[in-house]
Amino acid sequence: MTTETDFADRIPRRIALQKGQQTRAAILDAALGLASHMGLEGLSIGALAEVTQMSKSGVFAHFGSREELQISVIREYHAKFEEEVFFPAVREPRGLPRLRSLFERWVKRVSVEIDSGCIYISGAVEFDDRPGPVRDALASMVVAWHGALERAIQLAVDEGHLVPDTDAMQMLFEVHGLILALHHDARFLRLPGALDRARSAFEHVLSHYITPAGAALAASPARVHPTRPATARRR
Amino acid sequence: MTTETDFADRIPRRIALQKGQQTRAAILDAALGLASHMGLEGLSIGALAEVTQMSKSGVFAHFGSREELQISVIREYHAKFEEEVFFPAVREPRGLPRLRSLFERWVKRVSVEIDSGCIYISGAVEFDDRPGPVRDALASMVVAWHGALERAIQLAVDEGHLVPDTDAMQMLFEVHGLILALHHDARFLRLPGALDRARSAFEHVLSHYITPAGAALAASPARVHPTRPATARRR
DNA sequence: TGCAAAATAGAACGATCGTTCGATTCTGCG
DNA sequence: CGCAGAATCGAACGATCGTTCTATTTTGCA
Repeated sequence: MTTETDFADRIPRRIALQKGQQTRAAILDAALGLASHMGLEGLSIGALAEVTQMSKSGVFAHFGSREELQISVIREYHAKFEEEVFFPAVREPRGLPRLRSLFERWVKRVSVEIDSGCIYISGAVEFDDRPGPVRDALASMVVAWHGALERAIQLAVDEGHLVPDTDAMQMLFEVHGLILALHHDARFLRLPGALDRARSAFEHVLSHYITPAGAALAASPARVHPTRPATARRR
Repeated sequence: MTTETDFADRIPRRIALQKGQQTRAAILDAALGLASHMGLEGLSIGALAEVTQMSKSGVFAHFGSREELQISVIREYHAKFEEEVFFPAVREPRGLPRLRSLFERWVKRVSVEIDSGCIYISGAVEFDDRPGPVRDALASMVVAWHGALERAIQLAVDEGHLVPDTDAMQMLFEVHGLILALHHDARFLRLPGALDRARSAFEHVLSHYITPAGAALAASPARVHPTRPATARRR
């Protein structure tokens, strides 16, 4: 997970943020909210100027082009996603607890938060037939996130919580589907029970891959360092 | 499944199609192709006029508004979807064979066909935060399709192919997720193995709900009228 | 064949889009 | 404080959008 480039421009260069970076951050924040509702393609500089109470050219000057704005929004979303989903989850002990935490935070991020439209999901649909730098930026972020999940799954295998012949990409496919279905049912159809459906569906998927050791772990999720059975070694 | 309204305007009124209906159909066909690539929001009357070699106003006159055009496209997609996915599948014997056929045709429709962008999926993302008649039309079609699937699942329960306490909506949620994941991986990420992943994921989901009778059925899918065990009765 | 009606074209509209440019205001350092 | 440079504004551009209106062409029936 390459966090250096993503965070570089968000950290004070020397002492404090110059005025420019400051308003740039404010614009990006507003843009993120707008893009969550209207999609990356629906994000217009005019609307953004209205929200931030600036002139169109004032907003424009910070990015140089609409494409660059969209890419910046994607990067901003990626950073927020890392902060709220990935980083807290990796503090959990590796294996099932971490995997569960990743899913649970992912679920919350997609369904219940304010401005919860997931740019990864809406962007994937908007740009699946539109090659270019925006698509590439979006795809690289999604691939990075999927890679992190795949690694978490593999770790759960190594920990003996999942069966040794677990196909991590296959399991990722199935779990990812649950998130997409949740996004669909909760945001588009506004079905009330979608969140619970996603959670129990996750348990269903898990039951395909879980070991007795992993299942025993679920009963006492508070254990910090679970006994590590010598079932599997790193592939 | 209300097919009457959808097909009414596609069937010759008296003897043959008037010129107007004919070009309207041609426009709709082109619009469907355009919307599959650019999305319903990306569908513009100007581009549509260029593709069909007509004037903007000539195209416009057939629908009266862009919204009405979008809704017509949705209805057209719905009709095509019924023709290619639903109707052939309901000819299969009820229960697992029909369910399998529904999924397999759905999968093909979403991933491998030309102009295969699924308007149900892209539209759901585009209009999840945009209330109005277009969203309503889209949602009603999706709900109708989900209802048909749910009924097919329930029939499989009644046939004894799935366990009696199967939660049809829950299973639908999980299967729907697979389609969405397939759409994502195949169209956005362009992953080559997505189709097989979806198929084996379907078997995984199935294994949660299937009965021995249903499993025995899978070995000989050619059987037209499987033995019907008296396990479950319509709820 | 002729004629009313349907179908299509063409031009123009106001609005909004992303973008450019020159002028103006503001900021932060010496 | 003063001044260079950054930041922001305001106006304008060409393009495209959906839509309206009025001609013109085409169609289908008596």
